[in-house]
Amino acid sequence: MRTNDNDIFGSVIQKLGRLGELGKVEQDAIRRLPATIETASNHAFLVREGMPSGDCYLLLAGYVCRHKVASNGGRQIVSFHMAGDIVDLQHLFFATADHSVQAITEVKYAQIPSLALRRLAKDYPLIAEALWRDTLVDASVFREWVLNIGQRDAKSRVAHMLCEFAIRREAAGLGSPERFDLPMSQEQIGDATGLTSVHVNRMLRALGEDGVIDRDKRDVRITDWKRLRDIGGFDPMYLHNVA
Amino acid sequence: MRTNDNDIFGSVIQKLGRLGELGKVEQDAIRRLPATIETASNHAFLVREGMPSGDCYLLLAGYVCRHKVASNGGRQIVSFHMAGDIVDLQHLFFATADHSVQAITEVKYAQIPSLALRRLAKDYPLIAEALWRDTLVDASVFREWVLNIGQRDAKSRVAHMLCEFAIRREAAGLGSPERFDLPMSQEQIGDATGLTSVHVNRMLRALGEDGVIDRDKRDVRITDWKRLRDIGGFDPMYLHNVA
DNA sequence: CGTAGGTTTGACTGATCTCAAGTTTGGTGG
DNA sequence: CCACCAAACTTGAGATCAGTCAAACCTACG
Repeated sequence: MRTNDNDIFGSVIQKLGRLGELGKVEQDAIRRLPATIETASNHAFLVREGMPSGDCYLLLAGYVCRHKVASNGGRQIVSFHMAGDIVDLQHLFFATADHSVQAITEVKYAQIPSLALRRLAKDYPLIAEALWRDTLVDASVFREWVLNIGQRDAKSRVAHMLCEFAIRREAAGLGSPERFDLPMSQEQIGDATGLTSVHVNRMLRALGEDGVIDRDKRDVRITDWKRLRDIGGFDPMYLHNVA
Repeated sequence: MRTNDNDIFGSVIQKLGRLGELGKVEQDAIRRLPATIETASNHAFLVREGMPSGDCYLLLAGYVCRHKVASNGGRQIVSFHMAGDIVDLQHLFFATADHSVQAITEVKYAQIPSLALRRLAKDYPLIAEALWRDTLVDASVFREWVLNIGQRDAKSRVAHMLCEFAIRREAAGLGSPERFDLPMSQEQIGDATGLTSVHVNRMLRALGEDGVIDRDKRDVRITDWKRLRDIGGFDPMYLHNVA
């Protein structure tokens, strides 16, 4: 599938425009970026831990996760991303990727060489600021995940993860936060929350029995948003209004 | 205690010089930064979660941690910092702090208004790049901590934390990685690793019984570095050679 | 319509927490 | 300089949350 170039840059400009004030000059510069539209199927790697990473990706459709593997073989997902997110800015100034980026559904994305983005950032401070701010929000989410995994019990972790997903999904214009299809498997939720898939399943059931969600496989309906937020200890402040 | 201005900026220039190439022009610009030397006693807050944060801090002596509190009252430390580290760049573009910065020993630091740093970054792309890279390394460490807490058992978590501390300490020129005094209490290690202080104590004892560390209170000697690394699954790649 | 991946559930195990008490230590005031 | 006190460290016993292992079921896709 291929969209015309205006759509690509429209997406980038829209995304960065939410992160900082961009003038006409900056928008024109963005339009001159080299970018190609690509697709990848589920499970495809966009970036591999330990390898050089030379591109950034603006997700246009579908979902990806970022993850690292421990020496004992355990896999830790450190974030999920959806249409509108820029992925791999975290590696912009590094020679080697410290984590992988992998599709968890079919995805469509605009691929932009890191070098071109670095040059753009160097020449246009306002663009640099917007991109930088994006990476800082990313980092804030990592901190919240450290808290989530380190301090909350299993049910709260899963609840928090659902809250974050719902809110970010809505902010990205992907639909209502009250009902959605989860793109990730229970195993992936486990890898993201430091739990086993078996226990994730039990916690989802428990949330159902508590009457805060109604669920059939991956189709989730949040029936008591306030209580889900309470259970997950979810306060969207850490998303800094741009997730 | 007060050092002369050359010392302040010397530290900043040295730190940023390790993160990116700075020319004479950039170094002169840094010397024009408004900065004051301050001290704070143990437990003092430099930044409070939920409050506006208007300054960045270059640590000159002592240690601080950054932490968030969960709604259940649990406290999660998300990083430790030592002399040479720049703290609170993570809030550079945010109106509200999403985490606190607190001294865990007496500290001496250079305080620089965020606004001045933002202006400097805007005017000098090379400085922006160095600062940005610093925040990206920070984020990489957060990801590793997510992995540490999410995937490793208690003994590995503590071992990993010791490895990171030893390596960063050495990289900062604070002394040998084989022997050092831990600045943090076992409770703080617990808050950082998602364990209770009781269990941290047991794991430290276990590491002693394994013969990989030799320890008396906070005085730690690493007697088998390779095995400690193995137990902690520690690979310093995530520090990207600049910790 | 067979198969693989994902989901669901049960029984059992074990790592880590909780609670509790005792010990050590560093700082402070008399 | 010493005595006291609060904070930190240490250790034990019992409780519990989450993991492991195992099996059944479902369903989308080839």
